[in-house]
Parts: sequence; structure tokens; C-alpha cells
Amino acid sequence: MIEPTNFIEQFINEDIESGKVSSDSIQTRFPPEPNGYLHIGHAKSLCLNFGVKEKYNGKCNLFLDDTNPSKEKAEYEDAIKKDIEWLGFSYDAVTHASDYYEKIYEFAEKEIELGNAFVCDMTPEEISKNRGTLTEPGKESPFRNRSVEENLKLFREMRAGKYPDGSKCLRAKIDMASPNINMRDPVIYRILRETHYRTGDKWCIYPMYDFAHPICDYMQGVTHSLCTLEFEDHRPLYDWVGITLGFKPKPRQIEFARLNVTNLVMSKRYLKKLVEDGSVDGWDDPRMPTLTGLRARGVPAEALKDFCGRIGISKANSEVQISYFEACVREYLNIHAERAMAVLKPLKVRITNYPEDKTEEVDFDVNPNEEEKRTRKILFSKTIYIDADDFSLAPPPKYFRLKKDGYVRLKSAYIIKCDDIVFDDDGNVKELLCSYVPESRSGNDTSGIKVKGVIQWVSDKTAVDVEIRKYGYLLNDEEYAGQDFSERMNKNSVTVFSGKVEPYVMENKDERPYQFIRTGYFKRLKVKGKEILSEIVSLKDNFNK
RNA sequence: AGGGGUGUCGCCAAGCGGUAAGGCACGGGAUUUUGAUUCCCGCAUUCGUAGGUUCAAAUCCUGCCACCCCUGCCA
Repeated sequence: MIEPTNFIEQFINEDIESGKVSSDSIQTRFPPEPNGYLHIGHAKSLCLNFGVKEKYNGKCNLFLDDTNPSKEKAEYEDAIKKDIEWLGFSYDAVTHASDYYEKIYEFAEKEIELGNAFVCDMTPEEISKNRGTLTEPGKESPFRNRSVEENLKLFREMRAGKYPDGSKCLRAKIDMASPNINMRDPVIYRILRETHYRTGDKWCIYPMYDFAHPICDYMQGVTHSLCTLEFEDHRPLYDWVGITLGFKPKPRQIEFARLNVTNLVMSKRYLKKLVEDGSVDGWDDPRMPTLTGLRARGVPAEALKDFCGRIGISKANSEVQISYFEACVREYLNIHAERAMAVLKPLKVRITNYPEDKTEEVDFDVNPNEEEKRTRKILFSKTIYIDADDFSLAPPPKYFRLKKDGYVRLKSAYIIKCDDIVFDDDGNVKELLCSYVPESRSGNDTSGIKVKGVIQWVSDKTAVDVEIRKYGYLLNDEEYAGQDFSERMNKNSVTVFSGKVEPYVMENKDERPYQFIRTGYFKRLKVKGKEILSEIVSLKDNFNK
């Protein structure tokens, strides 16, 4: 007996116990339509479907739901595969609705033969008009009672290309008076002369989602078809197809709430618009909530999966705060990211009592939290840079960092005292003149001086100039409601710093994330051929509280 | 009386008749050469609401309220 962690697994257990399905046959599928890139919302579905597969030792296919050739592209299919690979899920097979077009067609003929479907000559407008409303029943099509023979002949002619687009369609014969509008003789096949990215011009009729999906599920051996809440009303139709066609065992559709993240723009339509109008650099722009965007940002796949697991599965419409996601990212990065030093806004510091040409190496912890501590050497010298934010001309109370006549520790090195401030012509701080305490060297500090502030620094002898960027998210704040997306973008765009980092960060070939002391988590990224450092997520900062 | 759903802490979310798990956030304290991390401690006498059944209800029943989805030849 498998311990369920959500209501879907409870249902699966019930189906196993009741003998509906055998425990070794559990199968799900991840069913995106290849009409866009996967985003963080899909990650929830991915984790759910593959989670069930792993838990029940079952199967899970990547099923591309390509029944609408006018929206779908191979580019999207390729991107979807890459994203799933990145997340580390392995599917048992890649399948497409289009793989089953012939089979679906046969099932359609079967429905006709069973008297469950008819060819309708009404225009889309007429069908819409006769559908009735939420409170009034619809009117039956005048073509509803055509003979099986006539329907079969007409449907075959539809396939053969005898009729223009939209002039005829195949409809399920269910109930025009049903309170569920999806059951009012829904269209299950349409005529559409559009080149399909996989089947080309082989077909000029295409099955609709409601008809194709249950058939494809069944053909693949799917036992549990997990989808989002808006398909609840379609379940009776899903079941109708399975029952009329005699599917055994009939796949069970179970709905769950889709992921909403507070203020995060996730609509495929808007994301596509941003890409197309050049507001972002592409689907993989680090500001995008797409999986490829998150990957570019430096979000570890493990952190994303952890997030999906932690938010849980339910049927309640909910909105998860982005801080939850960020907490998961921080938690992972805290364990895995190497520490490094960097200054986003360099401020020159001259250590007046340090010899001009002397340098020395100090030991720096790669990650203080790891069990087997590793250290690496960092060069210290007379002139260094600290972050401008680590010095204050007018320090508030309880300010721990550098101020005039105050002491602060340079991480892994010496304690320094700020003796003097050099201003430029405009009255801005240009440089600090400090003195170091020779006996305060990290590791064997005999100075007896206690400082609360520890700041990062880089030596001018080794510092590498690099552009450092903080990327915002594409937010849909009330503040920006009604504004054009390009305007929202400007406000949530990119903050650029001309920073300096220790060479270690730039020397590594891989793109491992770093935690810059007291700053945040960063990774190297190439934007239009230029190497930059971009922020993955900021450090939790209690200083401002 | 259109149908289908959902309502448990600021945000997720367990709970399935025996007297409110956990996480994020938050508040307090300790340790810390990252104001990070880590570590303690606190954080719903109450489960949308009003009744009812029961020795006992978030869990069962009834009524009300709120929110979401459905009138594509989209998925």
C-alpha cells in the first residue's frame, strides 16, 4: 500500500483497491500543446505526473497534444523536450495526438456507426446560436437525424477534401438540453486546411481536443489523466467517449488546481507578445517565468522541483507567493553555492599603513556550511575595493559596517579603520583612507578588537571588471494594471552594475552559482555574446528591518 | 432553483467523527569573520456562515454567503 500525499494518489489507491486497475499498470502523461514554451506552471504538472510514475513504479509519456495545426510548431516541441530534460524527468515515450490521427478517425466512424455522431452542415455561427445559453437549452441541429450511411458517406467525403473549411463538421449526438454546455452535441471533428507541423497536408480534417484526448489516453495505456480544474466540465464528455467506445479500463480524468504565483505574468499569450515585440531577449530571458528563462536565471532544477513538491496538490484555487519559490531557491543554493567576493559598486580603499608592494594570500571558505570545509587563497594588497553600500557617511544607529573612525573586518583578512574620506569635486566620496590592524589577520587575531561588521572586498591587483545585473520578474502588479506591458517591463527590468569580482569567479568554465558575501546568489551568463554576472535570488536581508 | 467546483493562520497545505500536522512569511532569543546560514521559542480554543445530528463535528445533515470555471469548428 502506497502512502498517498495528495488526493490524486488517494484516488489512484482507491482504483487499485477496487480492482479497477492493477497496481503495476499505473500510467500518466504530461500533455502540453506544442504552441509555446513551458513555464513554471507546467513544472507543477510535470512534477505531479512524473511523481506519480515514480511513486507507483508506473509509466509517463510526454504526450504532445497537437490537434490544432494553426498554433503548433516543431520549435515548441523541441523546447519542451529540452525543458523536461533539464528538470531531469525521463519519459517512457514521446507521443503525439497526430500519431493517432488514423485511429481517432476510425473511432469517429465507429461513433457514426453506433449512431452517436452526425455530420452537421450548420455554420459555426449557426451552431453557436443554437447552443442555447447557460439557462436555456439549445436547439437540435436539423441534420441530427441523418442516417448512419449518409453520415458515413459525408464524413468520408470530408476527409477526402470535398468540402470547404467550416462548411461541415462532425458532432457527437448527446443532449442539446444538457445543463452542461459541453454535452450539447459538441463538435468532434472540423475541416481545416492548415499544414500540420508533423503530418503536413495529409489531413484536412482534425479531431477536437475533447474527442482526441480520451482516445489518445486510452491508446497509450494511461490510467489516470491529470488535468487542470477548467476541464472539470469536460469530464462527462471524456467519459462519454470512453463509454460509447467501450474502453476497458477507461482512463480516469482527475482535475487539480493550476499554479498561480502572485503577480507573476504567466499567460502564454502575453509571454509570446513580449518575445515578439522585443520587450525581452527571447523565451529564455532571465526575467521570463518560462522554464528556459528560470534556467537562464540560474534557478537549479532541484530547487524548482522542491518548490513544486512543497506547494502541494489540491482543488482550491490558490495563489502562491513568489517568496515561497525564492525560499526554495535560497535553501538549495545555500547548501550548494560556493561563496565568493564581489563588489557591485566599487569604492576604492587605500590602506595607508600597508606596504606599497606587499601582497599576501588569505584563506577564504568556499562554503562555510559544507561538512568537509574547503578553502581557497585570495590576494590581499594595499589598495582594495569595497562596496559603496558598505560604507556610510551618515550611519544610522546600529550600523555595523564602515563609517568614519569606525572599525570593520574585511572578510577573511584584516580589521581596518576608516581614518579619512577623500571627496571628488562634486562632493561625492571618491576614496577611503584606512589603516589596518596587523595583528587582526583572520585565523590568528590577537588584536582583541571586536567588530560586528564584516564586509567583502577585492584587491585591485586581481579584480576583474564585469557587468553585474539584477533581473526583476515580469510582474503584474496593481501598480502597473492597465499599463502597456513594455511599461511594466521598464519598471521590472534590469539593474546594471559595473562591478569588480575576484578572478576565481570568471575563471571557472562552468556556470556554477556563487553566493557573493552579503549580496545574493549569482551566476555567469552570456547575453548577446557579452559575459555578465546575473543575480539568481537575493540574500535574505534582516538589516533593513 | 442553469451546471460544475472551492472555501482550515498573511500565503500554500494536512486533516476523512475523538477534541487543529507541516512549510513559507512573521515576532523573540542564542551562536556566527556573510546583519546570510544554523539553532531554540512563539505564532488558528478555531476550520466561510447559521442551524441540526452526536457523549464528541473542520470532518455527517440542512439552509445561507463568497469566490472560480463553462455559451471556440482552442486546448
